[in-house]
Amino acid sequence: MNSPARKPSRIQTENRQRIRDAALGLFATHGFRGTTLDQIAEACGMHKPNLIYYYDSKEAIHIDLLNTLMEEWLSPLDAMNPDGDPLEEILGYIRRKMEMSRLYPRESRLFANEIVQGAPRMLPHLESTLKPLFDRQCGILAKWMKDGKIAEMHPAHLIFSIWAVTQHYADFEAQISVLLPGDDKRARGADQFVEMMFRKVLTP
Amino acid sequence: MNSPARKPSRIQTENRQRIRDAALGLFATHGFRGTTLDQIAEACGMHKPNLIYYYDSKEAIHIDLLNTLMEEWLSPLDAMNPDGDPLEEILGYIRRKMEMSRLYPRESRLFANEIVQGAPRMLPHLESTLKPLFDRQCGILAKWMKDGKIAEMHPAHLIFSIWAVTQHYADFEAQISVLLPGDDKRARGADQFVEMMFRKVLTP
DNA sequence: CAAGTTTTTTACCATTTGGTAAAGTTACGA
DNA sequence: TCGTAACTTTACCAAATGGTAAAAAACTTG
Repeated sequence: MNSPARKPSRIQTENRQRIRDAALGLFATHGFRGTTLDQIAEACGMHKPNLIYYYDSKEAIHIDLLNTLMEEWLSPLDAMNPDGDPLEEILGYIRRKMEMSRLYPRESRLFANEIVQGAPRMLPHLESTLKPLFDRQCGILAKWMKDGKIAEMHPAHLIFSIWAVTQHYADFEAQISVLLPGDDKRARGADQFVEMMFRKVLTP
Repeated sequence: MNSPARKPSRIQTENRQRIRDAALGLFATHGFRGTTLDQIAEACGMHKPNLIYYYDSKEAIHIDLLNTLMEEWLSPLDAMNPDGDPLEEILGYIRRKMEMSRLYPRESRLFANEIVQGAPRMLPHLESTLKPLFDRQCGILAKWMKDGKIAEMHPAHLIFSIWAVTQHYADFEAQISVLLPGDDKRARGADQFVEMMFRKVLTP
C-alpha cells in the first residue's frame, strides 16, 4: 500500500495515467453510472482489482478526472490579458476554446455530463475555483466595455454564450455530424462562423 | 394484457403519464443508466412491477420519452414562416427556444444527455425526422440571405449557435446558478442578451 | 350483482456490479 | 543475488437491479 507522503513510482504514474485515459473516454460517452469498472479495466488492459489498487473506488477515478480537467479547462480563460487588445484577447480566447473542442472532445463531454446532471461532484469546485476566476474576467470585460473598446453588454452572459457556442461543437457532435455529414471542412467552417459572429457582437 | 389494436383505458393513459413525468425528471438528472426502476416507481408512487405492466422495460420508457420529446422539441423550428419578416421570424424562434429552456429544462437536459452520449437511441430519429426539417429551414435562411434580408453566413452554423446559446441556459443551469447566484432577473437578462446578440449577428 | 377483465401487490430470481481477500509474481535497492 | 516491497491475478461476495410469476384486489359490463 502507498503511504500518504510518498512520491509515486514510475509504474504507479504510468498505470494511473492508463486508467485515467480509459476512464475518460468511457465516462464521457456513457456517464458515471453508465460506465462499469469492468469496462474500464478492459479498456486499459488491466484487471478490475488492479484498478482498485490504484484508485480506492470508481468514484475516486471520476473525481480525479474532474479535478485534472478543471485546471486544464480553465487555463485559457485565465490567460485573457487585461492589458492586451480587448477584441484580440477575446477572439484569442474563443479560438482556444474552439481548438479545445476539436482536440479534447472527451474532456468537454465529461464536463458536460457532470454539469447537465447538476454537478453532483463538482459544485464545490465551481464555487471555489471557477467563480473567482469568472468574476475577475467579468470585471476585465466590464472595464473594456466602459472604456468603449468593445460593445456594452452583460459580461457574464457574453462568457456563457462563448462557452455555449464553442463547447456545442464537442458536446453535440453526434447531432452535428448527422446534420452536416461528410463535411471535412466542418471545423474550418465552424471556426470562421464563430469568429465572424463574435466580431459582430463585440464591435461597439 | 393489452392487445395490439386497443385504445388505452383512462387508467392506462393516466398512469403512463405519471410514469413518464417521473421518469423524465430522473433520466434528465441522472441519465438512463443512472436511473433505476425503483427510483421511478417511488417517484410516481407505484410499485416496480406495475411499471413493467405499463412499459415493457426501462428502455421502453426512455424511448417513449425521447419520441414524445422529439415532436414537441422541433415544432418551433418548423413554425418559422418563409413568408414572414426574416429578422422577426428568427428572433421569434429564438424567443420560443429561450422560453422552452425556462419552462422545460427537464426535456432539454434529457435531450442533452442523449446527444452528449452519442445519441445511442436517437440517431435514426435524427436522420429521419430532424435532418429533413433542418435542411429545409437552412434553405429558408439561405434564401433570406441571398435576398439581403439578413447578413450572409453559413445557415447551419447559425442554427447551431441558436441551439447552443438557448439550450445552454437549461443544460448548464447548475453552473450558471453558481456564477450568477441569487439573480432573480437572470431570465430577463438572458433574454435581453440573446436578443441583442442575434440582432447584431443577423443585421446585414 | 356476478363473471370476466384490468390493475396492483407480494414474493422472488438471475445477473450485474462495485469491491475484497489472499495467494502469486515481478521489480528493485542493499 | 537475495529479501522485501510493489504489483498482479484468481476466486469470491454482498448488494443492487431489471425483470417475472402469480395471487389478490379493483374495476367494468352484461
